[in-house]
Amino acid sequence: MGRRRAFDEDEVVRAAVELFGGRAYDGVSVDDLVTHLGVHRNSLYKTFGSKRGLYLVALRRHLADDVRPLAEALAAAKDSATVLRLVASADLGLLLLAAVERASSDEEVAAEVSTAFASLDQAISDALGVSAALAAALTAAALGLRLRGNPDGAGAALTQRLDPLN
Amino acid sequence: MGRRRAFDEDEVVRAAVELFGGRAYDGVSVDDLVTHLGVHRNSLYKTFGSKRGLYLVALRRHLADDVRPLAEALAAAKDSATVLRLVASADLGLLLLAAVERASSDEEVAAEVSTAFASLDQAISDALGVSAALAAALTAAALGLRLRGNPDGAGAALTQRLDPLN
DNA sequence: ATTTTTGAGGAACGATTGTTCTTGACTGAT
DNA sequence: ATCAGTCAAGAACAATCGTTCCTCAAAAAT
Repeated sequence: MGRRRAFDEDEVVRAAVELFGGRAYDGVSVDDLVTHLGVHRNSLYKTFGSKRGLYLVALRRHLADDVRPLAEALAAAKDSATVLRLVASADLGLLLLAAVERASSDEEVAAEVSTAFASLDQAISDALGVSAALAAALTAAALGLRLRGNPDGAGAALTQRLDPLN
Repeated sequence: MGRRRAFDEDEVVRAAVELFGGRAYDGVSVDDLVTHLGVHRNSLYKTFGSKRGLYLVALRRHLADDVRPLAEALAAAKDSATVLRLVASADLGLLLLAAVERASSDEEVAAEVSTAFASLDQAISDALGVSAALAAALTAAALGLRLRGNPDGAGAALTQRLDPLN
């Protein structure tokens, strides 16, 4: 009943993840989304309700597609070097941006970000057998390194002091 | 020659640091600035040229007022615990936000952020006598902790593994 | 006292923001 | 073949964006 969609919703959401992961929420206009996602304004609003609605869907997809696999990979980590390497090589642009610039003014975003961090902490804590506090510190350190663009040798210098952890 | 200003430029810039340090650049409108800074639009543009001009002045003031004192305090640090405590207690909202959401699209901002990080690295490296790489890692870790809102015990858990550094 | 310079005040600019409306084409069901 | 429901296309919405203009008051310089 009715006409079929001419766009792939999954592709659209993935493209939105890329856009929102590259610049601030207010820096991405609906025009940008329409242009880069290849979806008409009307369809966008029909499907996602609003710009914020699309953002939330994109954020959740980012967590499902990028953060959860990272957590699963972390579960097999044996040392902090592996942890930092895995986090550093993961695509976490949207999560980082959401944490810094959206969480403070959108509590739904804040909740998603918080549980995402918690899942990373848990994975690290389980994998390395360390306290929750140290796991949170490792997540924080890895995010900080990512934020700074992974300066040469910084990760190695840190893990050299940290391993072995037991 | 001419009428005197009715506003204190320093106060205005400090207030701008607070505003820009609290939410994203595009989230702060000129109307917001006019309202919270107590300066008329006209004077704002006469004095700073543009919104971006005011932002750059605010960023540089933030670096001079908040980041440089932090670097000086770090110079007296004897262990990584002190480093993390100092960085965690410093007001670095604007620097963090600038690094995450402005540096990628404004190379002048990127340059300021880069030298600011470098000065912190240098201070830590000098104070603790560690390599530049490890100093960068410590700065990154401290920023990551700040980003996560300093989870209970995370800083302590990290420094417990790091100190002594020599 | 007059001139000249500058800031304050506020309206207004065009452009862009997020969102909605109208129209028509397409397609599955009757 | 007709109907009903969904989508695409694009114009258009009010609101807000950053910015500028015009006018007048204030104060330093002549």
